[in-house]
Amino acid sequence: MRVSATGSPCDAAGAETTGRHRAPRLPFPPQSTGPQAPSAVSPASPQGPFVEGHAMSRYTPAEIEARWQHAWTEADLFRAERDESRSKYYVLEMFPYPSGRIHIGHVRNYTMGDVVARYKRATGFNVLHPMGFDAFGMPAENAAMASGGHPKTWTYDNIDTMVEQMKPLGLSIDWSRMFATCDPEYYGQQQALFLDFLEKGLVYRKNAVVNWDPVDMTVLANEQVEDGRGWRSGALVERRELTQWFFKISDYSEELLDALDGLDDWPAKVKTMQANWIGRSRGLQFAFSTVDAPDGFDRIEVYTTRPDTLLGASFVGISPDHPLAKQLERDREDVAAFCTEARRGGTTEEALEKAEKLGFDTGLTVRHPFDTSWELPVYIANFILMDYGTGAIFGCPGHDQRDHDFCRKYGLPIVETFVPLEGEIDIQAAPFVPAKSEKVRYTRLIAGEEVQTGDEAVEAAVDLCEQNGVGQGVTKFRLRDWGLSRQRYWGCPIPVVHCPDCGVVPEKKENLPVRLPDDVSFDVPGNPLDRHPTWRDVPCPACGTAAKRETDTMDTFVDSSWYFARFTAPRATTPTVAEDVDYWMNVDQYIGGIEHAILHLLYSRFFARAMHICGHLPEKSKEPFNALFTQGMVTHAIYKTEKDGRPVYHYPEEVTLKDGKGFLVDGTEVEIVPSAKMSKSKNNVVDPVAIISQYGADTARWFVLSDSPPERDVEWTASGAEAANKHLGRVFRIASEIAESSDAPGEGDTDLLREMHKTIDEVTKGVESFGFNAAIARLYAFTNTLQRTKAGAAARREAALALAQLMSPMTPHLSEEVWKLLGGEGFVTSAPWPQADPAMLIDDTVTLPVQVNGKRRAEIEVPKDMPKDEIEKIALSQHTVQRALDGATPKKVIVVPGRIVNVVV
RNA sequence: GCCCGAGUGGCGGAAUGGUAGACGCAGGGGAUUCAAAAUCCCCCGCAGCAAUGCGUGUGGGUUCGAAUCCCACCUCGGGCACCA
Repeated sequence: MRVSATGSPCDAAGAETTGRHRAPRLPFPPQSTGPQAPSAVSPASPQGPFVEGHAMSRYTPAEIEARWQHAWTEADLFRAERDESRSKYYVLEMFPYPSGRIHIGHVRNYTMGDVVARYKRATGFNVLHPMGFDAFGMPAENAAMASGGHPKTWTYDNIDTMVEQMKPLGLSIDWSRMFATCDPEYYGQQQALFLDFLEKGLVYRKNAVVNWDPVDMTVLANEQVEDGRGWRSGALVERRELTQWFFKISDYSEELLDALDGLDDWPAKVKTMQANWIGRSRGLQFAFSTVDAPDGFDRIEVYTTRPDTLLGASFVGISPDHPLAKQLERDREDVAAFCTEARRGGTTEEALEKAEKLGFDTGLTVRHPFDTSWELPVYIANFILMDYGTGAIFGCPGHDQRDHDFCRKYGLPIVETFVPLEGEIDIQAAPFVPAKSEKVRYTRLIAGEEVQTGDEAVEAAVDLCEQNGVGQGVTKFRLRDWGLSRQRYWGCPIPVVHCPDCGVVPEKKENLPVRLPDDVSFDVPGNPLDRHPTWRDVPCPACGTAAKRETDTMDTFVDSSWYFARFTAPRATTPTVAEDVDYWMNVDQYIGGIEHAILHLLYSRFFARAMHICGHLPEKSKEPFNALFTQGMVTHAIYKTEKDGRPVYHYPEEVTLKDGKGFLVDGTEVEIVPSAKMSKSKNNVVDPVAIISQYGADTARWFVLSDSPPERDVEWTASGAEAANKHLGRVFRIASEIAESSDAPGEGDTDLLREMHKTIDEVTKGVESFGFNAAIARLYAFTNTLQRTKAGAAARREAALALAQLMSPMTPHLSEEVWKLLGGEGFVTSAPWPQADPAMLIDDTVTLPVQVNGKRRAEIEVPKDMPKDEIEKIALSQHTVQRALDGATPKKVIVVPGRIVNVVV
């Protein structure tokens, strides 16, 4: 039994330890009737008259859904227990941030995961499908600042609300495993991991730049910097250095890059993005010797990926944070003024790239390594980051846009070192920047052939430089170490103490968790932990001297980098338990937004390796996610009018649509902006709770899966939801009719069953490949067939049972109801997935289109194994083909068996 | 600015080298009904009476054949290391 002093979300989520779940709270009154109890809505009621029977068998999702959810909970169907005798399947959706209300995007994300979970359960796997909350982070502090509450109260209240909103969806989640990352039981284990990493040398401290608001005297997140100014104070933001904690992810650059090749079930685009992010480059590191520079600066180390363009160098640039710049800054006011100016603005790469490129001529020069009489000026430039390479570059304006702009601006010479094999270029007008794999002609050649590719020339230049002692070929990575320090309250405290005698001392593991203090206030900007004496001032764990706790907390990416492992043993008193991670890991299917393609997934891959080194994960879990699926967003039109030149946004329910135009109640026409990202400020957020109470969870689930391919954004439309609801009603009606019909024989039983097997085949393939929209289209078509068929009752019943099963991952409540109506055994949720009979999938004849020069002119139906020459004869004999030929003799006839015939003239 | 995607009827989309528009929405017509709701049936890319022609963001290319592959461009979306 967990003891929580904080009102853990798990208590609110019905995670009782007795094995019984509380009945879910629903927007409609739950029924106490179990599935076995006679239902009040049974169409097979003895009264029997058709009219009354139909009236009573109307599709009533509110009643059906509450009843089945209750039944599943009673039967405890979704609890995951380790069972070595069965194959496991771990499906996980990226856990939500507790923003306050669930979003239709969440519904889509969790429904997809639920389809996979329910399908895998039906195919015999022991499924783990958990849910939790990514609960630390800035919004809770912002809310506290805005309305005076406490981040903890705000967060746990939100979690309660969201769980209450999620439960009516009927997700097959093991709620007993739920946790929030702000539970001390969770973050305490995270602190244990931190200490283990520290011991293994995976954590260290160094200086790094942050966004500093000089008015509020506080560190700002990137999103709190708008156009280079602090969001609250409006002050110009500065880049300031602080000592911060880092994870040594860069030690794993090469491994994280190379291991991408093994991730066969990850989207190629995600792997490409990660590969580019890690950014392996081959280049030359060398030094320019300086002329008349201050003492100790007789060399400037430079790294370049284009040593082949060394003879096109025009200047040397150094970062404003380069030691030489800092040295010059001390003595020279003009340098200090420039550096201060250059440190203005945010820290993002985007801000740096978009900012005006500024340089300052230091007056110093360096000698060119290949011609010591050639001197290059040294500039301090605002676009050079100390974190990259050596913090110094040489500029080659002939083959780099940024350097070209810079040289034009400061009147520096521009020369080319290579030219295209064909055609003219004007190097003064624009730089020549071909792909490195392209062959070019070198005019100022360092090494290699006159005509060679950039890649070849780089290698040749590196070799030559190495031979002449000019520098060394090095492989570098773009990936920087992961800075995890945050100067904020609502995060996991970093469990170390700063002692005046011992330095940095790790907290003892038996003292974990280092809990966040509750008595804090947010009326002053900055980190309340910094000004909390009783929490901050502690004796050193090593020597007992008066010392201070680290007041930085951890980046929330740390929280989300191992939660998937914690779900395998969520209440353990160690971060993980060997038997549980051995059995449940890896995540077989991970599902989430493409916006997490790089950071979250890369950090998790690093964390898995680090946890493995510390013995918390097995070798096989170094890559923790076997398969990844990235789903699109749910969008909705924005309805906009203008008042006094300002946009006014209207809620969808205020707008009446007519002929593609929207109108307010008073008749004003509104502007419709289609497919916009849902955003509270634009009033276009669709509330799933309203949809569920209007149409039921199955309708919401069916709709978010239909129409759009899951990886693409989907537009929420009210008519779409209505259509989904109508369809489910139709399925229910058809099933009711079949349940009532007498056992009379009919016609076309085989045709119906053939269709059934094809549907089983296609829906199964669709579900397995995330082709949910295509699977649903097939189910629509099969429903049409079932409605129109004249087949006998037994065949129709068999087909309807299959339909219920095939729909059950998407619409589990309706499927249970139909299953029971037709006399299916037990829960459809627990029934084994239907198998398609291969013999029923093959047709005897095929329809072939006949083209003449690629244009379709006829269609022929032939036996499926007819020889090519016979097909050719039939095709040519078609009168439309003859007419298209117009007397010409075919040059060639292409017959692709089972596909097409193309006559070429 | 850099990296990664996506663009197909009025709308969401299907087809990943082989009949473009499956399935659904909206729209039109009809049946049922005293009437309506609900339900059922039919039509539905554009132009044309038709034959036929045109048509998958734009412009080129490869191929017997391209929405699909290649090149260039345009537009929209995601990420850019302190939003999660």
